[in-house]
Order: sequence, then structure tokens, then C-alpha cells
Amino acid sequence: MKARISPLPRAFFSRPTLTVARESLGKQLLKLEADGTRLAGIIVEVEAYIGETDLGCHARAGLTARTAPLYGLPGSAYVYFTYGMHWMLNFVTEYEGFPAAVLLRALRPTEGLSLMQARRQRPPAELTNGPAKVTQAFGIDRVWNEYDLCTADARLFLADGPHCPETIPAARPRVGLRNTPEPWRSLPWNLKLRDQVAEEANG
DNA sequence: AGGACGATTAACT
DNA sequence: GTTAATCGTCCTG
Repeated sequence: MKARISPLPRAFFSRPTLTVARESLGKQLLKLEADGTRLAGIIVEVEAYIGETDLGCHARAGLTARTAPLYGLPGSAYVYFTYGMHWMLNFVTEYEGFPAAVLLRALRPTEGLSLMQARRQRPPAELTNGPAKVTQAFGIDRVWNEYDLCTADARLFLADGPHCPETIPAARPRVGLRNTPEPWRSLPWNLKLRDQVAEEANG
């Protein structure tokens, strides 16, 4: 009988958001479906959103019904709805009462490809190469908002990846902050694995 | 009550 | 390069 993969502990998330973001790269996201299907992928792109003073972060408006999860337990999920049709998955970071999170933007799918493709027919490389594609492929929606990723029996969680830890990720401005003022708009808080950058350059 | 807008995506020209 | 799709949330009045 195969041993269950352990979720990363809350201590992983209870650190500065940029540290969590950087170290999330190369980790894997796992989801255990009710029927036993296991979905997994290696995280290759994330973004950091840090506090009420970050005018690119939803928490810029303070504590509201929508942003409450950002102020919650580190290691829990912040799942929000946008553009009338898309869900986004974040990992809450830092400490309770401080609103910050890491947005999961892309991963390399490794397990459960057939279920992902049943949810939406596409080539494997285009299954999870965007934040709304990840949630669609993994079947993540409002039900998972505030879900605790750190319990021993979590059905959605992060775990160590199969590869060596990343050295220095590529850092660029965050994507999609069209009306966010400077300097927040240009802060290099989008982080990618370097081999992912190279792969995108090749096509 | 009404409107602006969005941490996106796919499908255009 | 541009734009439609589509609706929850927040702000204004």
C-alpha cells in the first residue's frame, strides 16, 4: 500500500510571502478526488500579493466579505471569482490578521491528465498554463475557499516535488494589473521556474 | 438601484 | 495587436 504524500506544514506558509512564493516553485499541488483519482502538477509560476498597502492586492480595500480569507489562517486557500467566469487559487501566507497570499498561475501537470482533459479538451501543455486553467483542470471553485491545505487528511494540498529545489527564479511584474498604480504595478512579484521560461521561449 | 471593474481566456483582425 | 464573454463585489447616490 502506497504511503500517503504529506502536505507541507503550516510553517511553510507562515513566512514572508515572497519566501513562500519562491519556495513554492517546484513543489507539487495535489488533489484527491472523491473517486480516488489523484491530480497532481509541479508549480512553475506564482505571484505574491502582500498586504493592504499593496495596491495590486485585493486587500487594498481592507477587510470585506470577499477578502476575509486573505486575513485568515496561513496555509488555507483563498479562492475568488473574477471576470464573471474564472476562479483563482491562492495560498494564504504570513500570519492571521495580515492579508497576503501566493497566487498559483501555472503548473506542469503530472497525474490525472485524463480527468483534466475530460473537464476541458486541450493538449497537455495548455491544460494548466494559466491561473483560471489550473482551477478548471483541478475542479477548484468556491467550495474550496478557506480550505485548510495543512491537515493530515487534506484532499487539496502542496507537497514536496520530485526535483531539486530551484536556484533563483525569474522575477517579473505581475500579470493583469491594468489599473494598478506604480510602483505596485511593476514590482517583480511574478516568479517562474527558469526552465519554464526557457520552454516558453522555445515554444 | 445602478454602474464600473476585474490577479482571464479564447477568438478574432 | 483588439475585444467579447459574463457576474460578484464594492462604491455611489
